[in-house]
Amino acid sequence: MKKATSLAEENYLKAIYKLHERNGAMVSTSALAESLQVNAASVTDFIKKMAAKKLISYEKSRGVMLTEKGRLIALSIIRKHRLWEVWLVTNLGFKWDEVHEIAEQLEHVISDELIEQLDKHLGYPKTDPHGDLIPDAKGRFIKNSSKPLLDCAAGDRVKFTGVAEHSNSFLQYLTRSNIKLGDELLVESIEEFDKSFQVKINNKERKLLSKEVVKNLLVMLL
Amino acid sequence: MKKATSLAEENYLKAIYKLHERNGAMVSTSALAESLQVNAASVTDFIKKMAAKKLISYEKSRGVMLTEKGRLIALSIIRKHRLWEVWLVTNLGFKWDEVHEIAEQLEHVISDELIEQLDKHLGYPKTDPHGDLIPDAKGRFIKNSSKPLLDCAAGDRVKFTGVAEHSNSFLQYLTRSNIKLGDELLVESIEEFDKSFQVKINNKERKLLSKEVVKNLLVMLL
DNA sequence: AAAATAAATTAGGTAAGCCTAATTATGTAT
DNA sequence: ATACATAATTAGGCTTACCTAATTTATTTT
Ligand SMILES: [Mn+2]
Ligand SMILES: [Mn+2]
Ligand SMILES: [Mn+2]
Ligand SMILES: [Mn+2]
Repeated sequence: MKKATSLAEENYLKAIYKLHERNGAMVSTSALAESLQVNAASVTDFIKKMAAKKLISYEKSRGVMLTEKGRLIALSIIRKHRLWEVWLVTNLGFKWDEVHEIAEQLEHVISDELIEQLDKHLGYPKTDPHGDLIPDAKGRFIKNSSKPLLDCAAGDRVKFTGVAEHSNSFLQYLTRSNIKLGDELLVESIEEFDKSFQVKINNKERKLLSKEVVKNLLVMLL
Repeated sequence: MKKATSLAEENYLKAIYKLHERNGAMVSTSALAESLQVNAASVTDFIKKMAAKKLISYEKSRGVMLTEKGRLIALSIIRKHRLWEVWLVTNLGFKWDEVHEIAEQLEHVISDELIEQLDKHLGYPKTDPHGDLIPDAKGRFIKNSSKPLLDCAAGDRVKFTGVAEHSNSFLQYLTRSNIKLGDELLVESIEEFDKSFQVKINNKERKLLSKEVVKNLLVMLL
């Protein structure tokens, strides 16, 4: 069982997948360089080699896209990352803002049996601790209908299902504000001037959330 | 938090530790080359760099020894390896002959909090699935008094506590023979000619074990 | 002790994955 | 259409961790 994909390749594939997911279309050299914290010249070099391996398609000076082969590898890394995050939170007692760095390492461990057993051990979770969907072993996941709370109207009753921003400072802000995944939010009013939202959480506490916050809270209508 | 020790350095340190443990004294270039499956010339190169970093002491043409610094790193890798093996067997349902390769990867994941939480989660195990001792966070472990079954005499009643040989074929032989860690073995007789042992397992089954087998079964007198 | 053998080192290279500096291509403003 | 700014690529290097072939050192055998 030899290693077909290097650590660097796995990280490039994952970065390309995520940049494509957020911005659509082709991924630019500079976006990749920024995301991977690597010099743009190094990226140009590397993507040429990846294109030769048919992991991505590359149009000179225009950017890259994942091939089906590359997309499946990216999804398997993302699957591993998210399953490990679930394990770290539910079995080892880590907080949702403490697991990403560790999962960044664990996601590269190679063993199909391991990841299958882990999935089973966790009870086949559909989402990770941040509400992100976990693809199945074949790279498929059920897209859900969550959207930013910002897009909701006064009077909407929704469930908090995920975050659009994964920074520790945002996750910690939510923890301090006692807003947890699965909470029910009622939009009581929206301030026209600054788009801040007055919400009621789980029919109990009232909270004022800034536009910056509601933009990054993903919710589903109840 | 930067990475002080590379993957290759970790593997060299672990190999040196294990070779020293088995053979005592200094570890030769060729022994390391064989153990790590790399060319001897590469080893010579690498150990010079490790010596410059004070991870080992190196006497040209005579061999290497771990410094205290290197020993502690080696022990921390071994600790991680064995804790992960315990987890794979007790939580994920792997067999004792299926965990080593996966643990070889997991042992390099860097996070003190992770390994302490894992240790806690597992209930602070003292031994791994092969009976090997798990060092504590400071690199200490309680040496036990196990010895090869070969060194026992007829009439001895012992407990099977570990294996001196970790190959999958030996582990699988024991599984097929229904001999498990913790089993009680009674030495009924020893054949003078070939040193084969007639043993009674858990006061039930009788088995004939070859010298090659009893040499590699570690036991404690009851 | 000399010769033969085995082990270790040195010398010179390679591939992966990065870098900086220089050059070229692309997109925007005038 | 030209000039300017930004993005991308090319050229030339570096480090890590390997390699093979040649040489030197250590250990055995005769
Ligand atoms: Mn994450
Ligand atoms: Mn996540
Ligand atoms: Mn092992
Ligand atoms: Mn073990």
